[in-house]
Amino acid sequence: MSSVSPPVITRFAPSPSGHLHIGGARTALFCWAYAKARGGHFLLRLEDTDQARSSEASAKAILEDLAWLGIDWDEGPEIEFKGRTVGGDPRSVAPFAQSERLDIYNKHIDQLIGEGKAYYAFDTAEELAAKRNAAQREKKQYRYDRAAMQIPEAERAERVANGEPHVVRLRMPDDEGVSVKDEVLGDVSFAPGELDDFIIRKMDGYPTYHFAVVVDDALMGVTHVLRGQEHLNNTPRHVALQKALGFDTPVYAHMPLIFNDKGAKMSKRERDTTVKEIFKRRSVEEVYAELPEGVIGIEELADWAGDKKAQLEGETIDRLAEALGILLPEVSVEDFRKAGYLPEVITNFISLLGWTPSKQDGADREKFDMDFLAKDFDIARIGKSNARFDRAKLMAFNTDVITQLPADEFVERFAGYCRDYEPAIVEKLSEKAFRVLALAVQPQCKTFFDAARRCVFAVTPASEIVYEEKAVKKNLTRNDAAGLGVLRDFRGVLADHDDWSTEPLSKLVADYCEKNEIGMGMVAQPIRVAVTGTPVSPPIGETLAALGKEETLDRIDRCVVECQRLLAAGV
RNA sequence: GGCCCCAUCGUCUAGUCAGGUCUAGGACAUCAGGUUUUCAUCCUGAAGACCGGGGUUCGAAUCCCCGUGGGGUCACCA
Repeated sequence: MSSVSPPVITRFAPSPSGHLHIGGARTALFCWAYAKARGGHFLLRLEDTDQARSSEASAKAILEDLAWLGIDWDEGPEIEFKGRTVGGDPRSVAPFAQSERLDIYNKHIDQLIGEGKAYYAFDTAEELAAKRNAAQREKKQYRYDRAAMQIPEAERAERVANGEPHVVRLRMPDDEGVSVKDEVLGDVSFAPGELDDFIIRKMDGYPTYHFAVVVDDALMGVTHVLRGQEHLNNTPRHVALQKALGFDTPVYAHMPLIFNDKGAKMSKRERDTTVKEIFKRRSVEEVYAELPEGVIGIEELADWAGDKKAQLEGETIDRLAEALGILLPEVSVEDFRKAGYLPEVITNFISLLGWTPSKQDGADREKFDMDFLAKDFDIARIGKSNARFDRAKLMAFNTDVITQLPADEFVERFAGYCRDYEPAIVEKLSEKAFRVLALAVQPQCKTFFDAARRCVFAVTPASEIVYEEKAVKKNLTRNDAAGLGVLRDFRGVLADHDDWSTEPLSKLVADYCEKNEIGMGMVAQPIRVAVTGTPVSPPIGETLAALGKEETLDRIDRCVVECQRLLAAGV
């Protein structure tokens, strides 16, 4: 019994293809929290052994997504994010990108081959696919038939020496099952013969995921592997590899999956299929005709629409959905960020998917921050069953937090959001007007996106205001144009008023109502419709204050003209 | 289909390991009232679950078995 247990090292090892998936974010969060709770380190590694799919841009995006969420890694690639540096190599285990570790993998592979625990194989992908299909047709389980082992060893070595393309396979023991000890699920055993001689080095010379992950975890001193349950069936392979290489087996903890509302694993593909559903009702030509130039070519659109498995690039699918007015389900961290959620709410919410915090004085708790998570997280409280991602609950959490943000903080963070996603709002408004509007909108909004929507009226040019017919009728032209009468009368009051700040303006409306013995709605609504075109806006004082006197009067005049036009037309 | 995992309100879950205090608690959603110059909030209340069947036991949401249902995975992707 060792009295000194090694420090906990957890790791998150995304493959840099696309943005960070929300499920990946939760995995990272739990790894981070566990390391923190145990006084250890959280390490980040890039699994970029798929040359075709990996990209630098994606690696950068994923790192930023994590940093944005506040999931900082103690070890791994260094980046600057909002003035802080994340990453580093305090234990000298770099490099952290697998593509830079090829020599290391090859050294271990040579060792396995030398020991007869791995062997070269020359089957082509086509040959293997044919065998796999044949097995499937006969309803048999496909396993690699060790065809390569029929070739004399000396000949295999010679063919490799001659530069013939080949892979390397691990030779699985024939009569040993593998038992996996899992901290969440308990012991899981796999019978001998379940696993075949899987590939550990691809023809391009890169290791497969299974091999790289085992070597790196061992060499980087990873003690605890927390990952999604979809990896459970991979674990016996990894354990077999550890045995062959003489490595210790880390502690495994497989976490339940995150489901979408259809009850299947949440995936990036959902966004694709959501848009694709439109073709059940409409033809490719119809849809194409509706698209602005440059979104997608007709041929590409047709190919994609006609192929169930085809997937569009992330950017293209976003633009397509926007053009068609389709709301996409958020799947990646970037989606949620763009949708205006707070990072601290996202981490709070996803931590509740498959995990529960300890109780406080016997009571349940579900609102907490990263500091709490860093203290309270424990593998013992990870659940076993899959969790559905409920966006309504996320939205409710976000509403709670965003409406309670201190005023200055809200203004600053909302401005940051606008700079990234709604630049017109920060650019066209004065700092003062932005603040007035932002704070007016704060108690009403659920997300920054929602807040931004409530602000756009102020930066829409007066000439582009669209008057909602229903709202105009209800509040202005109906009942012998009573609302219009009030509006014209009140315009005179406004014209004589000079202090264009919130309080005096609200009071002006209130006093007018009292004097004329009418309800607030009778005055505020006609004005609201006049200056925004819609029956919804921030409280009337703030709405007018944000617009300024000149703009307010101009918009009222335009609306009066519009109403007269409608009345004359008998609408 | 083979293998593997899972199973408490519509959803996330507490309770399950150490069976009784559970006429099963909380949160989100829903519904009904109320507050509010619009929208959104906010307040009060209501309804709502132990997948089925066998065991074990004085006693089972909790332990065991079978069934059913759901999911994951079966690549030179990770």
